[in-house]
Amino acid sequence: MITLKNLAERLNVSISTVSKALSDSDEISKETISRVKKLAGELNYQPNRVALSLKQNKTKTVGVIIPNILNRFFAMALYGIQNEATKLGYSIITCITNEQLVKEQESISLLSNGSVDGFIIAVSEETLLSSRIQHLQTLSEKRIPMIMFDRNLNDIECNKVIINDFKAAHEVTNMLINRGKKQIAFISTINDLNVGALRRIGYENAIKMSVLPDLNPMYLFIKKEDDYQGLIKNFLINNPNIDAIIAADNITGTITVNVAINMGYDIPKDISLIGFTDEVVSNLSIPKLSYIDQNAETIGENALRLLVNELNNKDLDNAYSTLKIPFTIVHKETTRSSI
Amino acid sequence: MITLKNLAERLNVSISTVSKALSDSDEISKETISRVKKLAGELNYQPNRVALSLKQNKTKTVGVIIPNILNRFFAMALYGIQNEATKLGYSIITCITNEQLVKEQESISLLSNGSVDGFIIAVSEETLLSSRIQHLQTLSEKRIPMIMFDRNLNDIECNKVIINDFKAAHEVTNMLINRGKKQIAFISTINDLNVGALRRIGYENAIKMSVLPDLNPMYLFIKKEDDYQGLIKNFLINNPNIDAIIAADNITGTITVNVAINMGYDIPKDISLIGFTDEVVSNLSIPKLSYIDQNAETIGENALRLLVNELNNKDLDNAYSTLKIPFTIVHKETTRSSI
DNA sequence: TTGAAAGCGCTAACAC
DNA sequence: GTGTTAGCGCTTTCAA
Repeated sequence: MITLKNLAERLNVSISTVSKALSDSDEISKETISRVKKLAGELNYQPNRVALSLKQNKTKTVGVIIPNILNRFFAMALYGIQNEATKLGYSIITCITNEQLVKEQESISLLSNGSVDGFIIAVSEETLLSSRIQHLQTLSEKRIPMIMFDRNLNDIECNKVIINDFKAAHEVTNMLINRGKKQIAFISTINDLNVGALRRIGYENAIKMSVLPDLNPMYLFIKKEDDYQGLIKNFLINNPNIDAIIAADNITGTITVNVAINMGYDIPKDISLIGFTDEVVSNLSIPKLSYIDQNAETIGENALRLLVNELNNKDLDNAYSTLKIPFTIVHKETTRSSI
Repeated sequence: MITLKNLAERLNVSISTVSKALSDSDEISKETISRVKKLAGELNYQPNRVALSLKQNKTKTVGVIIPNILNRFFAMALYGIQNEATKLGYSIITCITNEQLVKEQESISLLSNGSVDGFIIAVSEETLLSSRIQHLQTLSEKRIPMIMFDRNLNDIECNKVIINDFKAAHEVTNMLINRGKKQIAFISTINDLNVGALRRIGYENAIKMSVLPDLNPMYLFIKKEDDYQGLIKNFLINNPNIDAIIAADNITGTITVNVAINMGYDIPKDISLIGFTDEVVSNLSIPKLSYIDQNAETIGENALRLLVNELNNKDLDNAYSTLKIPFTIVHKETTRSSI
């Protein structure tokens, strides 16, 4: 790598002159500035990032901690974070915790050695379940800028970016009720997560608040290691009166369409379906699954933007807030409105 | 952050004494060592990463450039890279190029300012198609350690990690031939990529080398923006004699199962299917899709390991090599062997 | 208009 | 056994 020192030697000027010239200081003569810039351009000089970080005591790097990169929601959020970071001149160091508390603790500890200026975190499932949040509380106490997204811990004070999961589930449930559905079931593999619980409660709440007297909630909770197809099939067999299903996670909606079709159901005539997923997954079933788009990319962008904002105003003692990103209900083929 | 200077002041010793004590130098007395370590432990001292990087002229950070994080192959490879990096004490900075040449160039340029010690790259589709590889050649010429994986550029000299795509396609095609399939079709959305082409050629080659006289290749090439379901449906209608299909990419296998089922085919009795994908996607169709597992995580791990190896032996002038990671054929329900 | 010097946090050669 | 010093690449204050 070419350094200021190299340039200074070649030009027979001092290092500080070169430094000032490159930043268009008016202490330096026009002529020197152009000489310096010319050579810097020719040699493709780039200021050493590490030296700058040390000098300015900020790395312009953000630590991003996510539970699972195979989950499309987090993958898209990461993409949003990354894009926005590039725009604002930041780099990101990503750590994937694989839903494990230990890895989350290690990642944060690892990056707390001056590697990053702040964190964007979606906590792991194990963290949520165990409520062992000392590592996050420490960050908060040290006033290290941090944004939590999607999975929210009420006990941690920091800025947050989420979607209104309660409202989303509530809204689609109401929509199904308004379309005359009598037995709306709720399938979830993420009931342990707070987002999963919020979706369930939104669903429950809409059912209970309905003016129709005979509506009752009906659930199928699936564990990660279970046989999804088998459980869903049994569920449908045991509950032949189901006429609508809300899938709380990324993939059970698709699997449910496949299972129902395989069992001979006419979708959406017999059963309407909607999931929390995205366009690509929607195309993986026939008929195509309707879905609630969580706008993951937007969530990521906003998380990064909020963090950078916090970094730039570290001295100001602003109150923390929670940003709710709007969701979008996308009607494909499993909730045709004519039915 | 707590620094050596802080510790030194509190202990009334010099900075270098603290530094040496923390690294168990035998220049320092046992007693001093334990005093220093005690305080360092209490205050949770962590050596400043940035200062270390500057001093040692290496960042222990790797730049990872991948085309698309929503592609499960790259997501899993990234996970493998990340895991192995953590084990070896490295961090990774990830850049997602979204298959765009410009973003790839920018990412590399951005990280070439001393941010990383080396690169792991899967080049973008646009780079492959345009053959504009100056940015990679520059890295190579500057002797910046770099590993290419999955998508291979023959013109770039560096260490590479790939799977034997030719052999994988060749092998499954032969398997289908041996099972008596007469009309094996090949569906691909990635014919533009070299991995896609290798899979196609492996398929072609197996067909042509077959001792059976009446075998002929048959293709459906789909573009990203096309209507997958519609094209596949037409393809099946127009070619009613197809009795086996190889899908070259991640998702068309699943879509093909769904389309065929929807058209009334009995799978795998009427048509055997196999794709290049993974366990989770396999579960998204009924019957479950058989697949060629590319062992993406292993690819990632090996890429990282090779890179670190190269970094540690930068002085030695080793020849470049290409590591081929074994693939695994996983028989699920769409290639039942009894048929 | 230019240069010298200090300092960010750390290591290591050298001095005491 | 401990301390002083230089230097990694850079910015910035102060001196010339």
